[in-house]
Amino acid sequence: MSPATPIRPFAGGPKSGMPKRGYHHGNLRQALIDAALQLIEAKGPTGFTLSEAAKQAGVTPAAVYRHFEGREDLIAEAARQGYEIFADLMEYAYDTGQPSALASFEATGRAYLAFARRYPGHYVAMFESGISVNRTPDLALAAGRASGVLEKAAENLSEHIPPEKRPPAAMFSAHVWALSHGVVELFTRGGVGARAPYSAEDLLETGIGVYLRGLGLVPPDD
Amino acid sequence: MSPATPIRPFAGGPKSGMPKRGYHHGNLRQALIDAALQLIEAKGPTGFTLSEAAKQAGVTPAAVYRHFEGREDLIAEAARQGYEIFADLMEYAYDTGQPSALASFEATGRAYLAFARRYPGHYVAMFESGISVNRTPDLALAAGRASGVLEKAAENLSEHIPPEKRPPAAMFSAHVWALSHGVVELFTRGGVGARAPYSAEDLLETGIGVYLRGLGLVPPDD
DNA sequence: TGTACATCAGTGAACGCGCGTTCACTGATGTAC
DNA sequence: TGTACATCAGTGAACGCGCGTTCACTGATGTAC
Repeated sequence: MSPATPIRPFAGGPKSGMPKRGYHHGNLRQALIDAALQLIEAKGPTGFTLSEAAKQAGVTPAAVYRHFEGREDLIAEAARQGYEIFADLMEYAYDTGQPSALASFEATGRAYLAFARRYPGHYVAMFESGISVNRTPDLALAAGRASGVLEKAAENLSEHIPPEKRPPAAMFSAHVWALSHGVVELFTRGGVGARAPYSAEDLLETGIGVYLRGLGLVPPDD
Repeated sequence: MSPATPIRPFAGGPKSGMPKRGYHHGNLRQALIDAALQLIEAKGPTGFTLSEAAKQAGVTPAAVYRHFEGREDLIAEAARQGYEIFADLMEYAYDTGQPSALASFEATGRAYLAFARRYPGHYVAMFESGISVNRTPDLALAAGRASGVLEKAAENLSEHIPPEKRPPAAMFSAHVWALSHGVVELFTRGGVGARAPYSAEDLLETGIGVYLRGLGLVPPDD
């Protein structure tokens, strides 16, 4: 390769069967999303700017408009990808726990926190950016799939409670979702309660444990 | 009063014994805080701008610097006032429930949600603005007083659990705090879960109910 | 294989905007005598 | 009571900044013949 050869990924252009790459940059679209996620993680949804994301991807701000309608659209796509990963992770955790409804439920809860830890940029884009889940059908679909897993796990488990004292599964999963979200917001990422002597993982584990005992789903004397 | 008389609040100037008012505006400091709270509530901590708060208070942006070091300082003071109100409300609720530890605890939880509902601007400034609680001693003190009430209620209640199966009060209150915060974030203010068929109040009430049953603090068959 | 043309991803300059902050000032209010 | 002075809350103009967005363009890549 002579020194004058321009640097291009996959010289020769994209071949069918390979993921489609941009003509010039080589998949700028995803590079922009990745940059956005990194910036959102570092500076919050506030601090994120389209211009900086473009710069980080090695491109002029105007180039962004070849792939997104604007700043909001870029954040929304980052959130959508987050929901997809989120749903995948929880689905996998659910399957891991099967056929035990209890094991599936607990694994799903742990997956929630694990996702928030491992994909903080996605988490913030999803839950703290102010993007409405109903912004696009795509986004609503992905979000629906994610919450569907949690609801399935709850429904599944609630069948083990005698019908006359069984709370609705939707309430059930709302409780666990709220607890998980609260733990993430307050006890991870240097939040308000981060000085507490317990890890977020411990708090979620014990919190759900007490809750399930309250439902009569685990023995009272553990 | 002739038509030419300039409009001044409390014509004649402040008298001793009355709250000190600004010379020109009449308590601009608090007017700016109030404007900030209203803007934060309406547009989020992102959308809030110092210039707009000044405008809403009927004053030039530069005037803000007579009372605050800058934008962040203004938000921090709004948050501080929030923590004071928050602590007051929870303290009052706690006292209302006394001498029953259980009643005090439940009232405190309800007060948490009531505060978030009634003072959304303060709540956002406190928990979603990214302001560190350790920014100033004043702020840290106010925040400490608020969380102290919750911890006191938890400690109080935990004495009714047999020592060998009693969870640490700090863990206890962290669980309830996380659940409350999660319910506020997800199920009020048109959040992600706002389409759920339950009100935030119902969710918190039932969630804490199940949790307390899990601790053996309320009878299993209610 | 080679040539002419079409496509379109990314450029670079420009825009209008509102932001936070600074500064010398002004003029109403408070105070000393 | 009146006058001279001190204080200091708020003004208004100006600043540099980075933002999101637009536009005509360029030039690398892909395609038809």
